[in-house]
Amino acid sequence: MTPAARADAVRSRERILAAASGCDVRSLRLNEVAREAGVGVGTVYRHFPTVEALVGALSLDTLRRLREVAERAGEDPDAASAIRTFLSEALALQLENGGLQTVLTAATQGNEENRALSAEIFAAFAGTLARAQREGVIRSDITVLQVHHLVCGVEHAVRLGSPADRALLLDVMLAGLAGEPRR
Amino acid sequence: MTPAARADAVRSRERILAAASGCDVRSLRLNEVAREAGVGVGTVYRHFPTVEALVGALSLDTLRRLREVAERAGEDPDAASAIRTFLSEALALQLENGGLQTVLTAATQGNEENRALSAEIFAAFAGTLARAQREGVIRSDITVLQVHHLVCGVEHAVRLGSPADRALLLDVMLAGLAGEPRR
Amino acid sequence: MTPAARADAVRSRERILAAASGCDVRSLRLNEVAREAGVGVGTVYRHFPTVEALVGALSLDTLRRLREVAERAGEDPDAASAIRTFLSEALALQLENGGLQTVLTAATQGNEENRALSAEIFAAFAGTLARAQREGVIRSDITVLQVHHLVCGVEHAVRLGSPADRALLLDVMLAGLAGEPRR
Amino acid sequence: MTPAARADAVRSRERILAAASGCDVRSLRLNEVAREAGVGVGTVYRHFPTVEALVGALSLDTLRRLREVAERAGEDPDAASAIRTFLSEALALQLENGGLQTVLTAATQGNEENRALSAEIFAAFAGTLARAQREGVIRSDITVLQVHHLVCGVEHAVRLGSPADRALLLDVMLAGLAGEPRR
DNA sequence: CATGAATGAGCGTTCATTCAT
DNA sequence: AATGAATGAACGCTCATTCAT
Repeated sequence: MTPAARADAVRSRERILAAASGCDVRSLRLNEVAREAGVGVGTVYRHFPTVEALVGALSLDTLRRLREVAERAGEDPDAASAIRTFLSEALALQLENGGLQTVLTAATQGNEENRALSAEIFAAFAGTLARAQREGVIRSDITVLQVHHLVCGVEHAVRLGSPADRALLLDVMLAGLAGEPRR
Repeated sequence: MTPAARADAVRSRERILAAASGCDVRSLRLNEVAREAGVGVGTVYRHFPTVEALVGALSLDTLRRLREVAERAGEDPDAASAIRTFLSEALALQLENGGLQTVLTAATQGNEENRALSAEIFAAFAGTLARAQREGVIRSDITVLQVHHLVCGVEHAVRLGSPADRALLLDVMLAGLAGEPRR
Repeated sequence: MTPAARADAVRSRERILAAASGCDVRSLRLNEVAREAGVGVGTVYRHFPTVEALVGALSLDTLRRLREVAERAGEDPDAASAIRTFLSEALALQLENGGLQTVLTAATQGNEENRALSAEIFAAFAGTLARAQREGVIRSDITVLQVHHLVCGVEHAVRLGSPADRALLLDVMLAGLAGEPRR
Repeated sequence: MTPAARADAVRSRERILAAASGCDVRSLRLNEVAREAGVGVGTVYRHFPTVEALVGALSLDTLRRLREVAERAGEDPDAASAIRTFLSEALALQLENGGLQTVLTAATQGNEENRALSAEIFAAFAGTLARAQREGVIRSDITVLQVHHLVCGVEHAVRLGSPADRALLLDVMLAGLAGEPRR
């Protein structure tokens, strides 16, 4: 109950998160995280009973930022620019945090807070996308989920190449989404 | 070394390949392949010292088909249609054969034949792409490698969703590649 | 060392004992006891350095009751009834308190008080048994320790079946002990 | 398929069984067995996928012998001697093989063969016991299962003391089972 | 060549015990 | 004296790889 006792715990937690964020999120091995963090295995389990809990914690902050972005985009009167801003930021954040893709894609799993955040992000973006589609600046034959998958695809493409490809590949995606499909 | 022994070896090889192609290429367990093939583990290792070798062998046929496609596309006088055909086919083949992405992306590894085929495919497509870019039907600021990565990205996106998304997501990519970048 | 601190310590001790007596004595997990007692693990270790110490403390009360029984049996002029009463009570108490068997059997270990109580119990019962054997109501070829082991055996048998078996199995044992061995 | 290949496997199997029978059957740890047997963990798992499989295998031979005993007892025209022989042998075998108690008691689990053997043993003994009870040489108020539990209890008692106690404690049990209960 | 038994590194997980606060 | 976070040994189990037959 003393804040002093917590100091150590907080430090452990942060070392673990730091170590974990250095690993490939898709193959987190809790023993390895413990080793890297210079911490006992048990400590990792105390803080994060499952891999999902750890991945979730790793993504919490990023999810908050993405929600922020999604909400600000919702307030942008220019629908095209709103879409551009959001997708650009989403891509950047996903590249920064390799676990975000999983967390967003499997949005029904994970802890309460992550699910809530994911839901808010999707909801906000759904609104923006619908608006853009009504205004004809985004092709009307695509769903929110498909756009999300596309962003994940571009993330994948950037990872196959170099970070420097990001702007170009994003631009291709945006151009492909713009306007109506050619018949 | 008798002909009989050889026949046996060939038969083993084929059983292994048949068994492996039934598995998800991205999580090949050699023991399981052996069991499915009705063959000892050692036999699998004799034929394919590494997982990559097996994946490579599994992709040989697909690579040949892709080369065929690339060459035919090279002969299509309509550059736009050539690009469209090739990328569509490449995507379809990659979705069909989950190992193809790796084989093409890590084209400098693998066995002689795979490397040669990959090189031919890339060379043929490079020609077609350059022509399309000269004619202004594909944006000029993108490289062969980046397009390859994009295809892999779309493959990834389709896998996240459903096979039914393929046509749409491909179309987005093609639309995004078309013409010149907006200023 | 203030009286207040002492009061707290006593309270902790009692909460721990209460929690532990609710668990199966043969699979005590100190962490769990601590949790159930609403007390830190460290506190449990302070009061009871080893599991044995805790089991011993848990048995103290039962041991006192068993000593009482042994002494009263010693005063029963009817040797057969004395034996019957004592063994019946001993069995009942052992079934009630799963740790008692260990405490009695390993009577040379444990804390001062437990050892003293065990010694008194064995001494009192030894007197009663000798008397019964002199009077010919209990076979003369069996020792106190063997009888103790038999009681533990019957306890084991009852645990394998149901509590309802207790009377019958006790009766078998008593009948088996009665009189002289058949030649 | 070659007998040669099996030679090693048989040797491993036997080393494992030997090592395991040296351990306390009620706390078999497969890693430890492997260590003791001088064999890789995987080898233990190949031969015995579960602890139960190992315990079962350990008891197979003993079970067969016990069935033999039960059947021969069934053919003994003297019911009292039949009971005496069977229980004496059962006790001896259970002392020899610490896992037998578990295997017999949890007779519905385990592999096919063990269950079949246990069933045969219980069936044969049930016949003998009923006969003895009809003839009035064994008290009529006890069931096969209760007798089995008693044998386990005596096994427990002997283990608490020394092997030398076996004959005496068995005799107490037999005397206790004899005739009719005193009213 | 083929076989599949053997190996052992290594992951996930638990839990008794210690020790900084 | 109390706390509970931290520790790490050890177990269950899997699987890629080797090697005796």
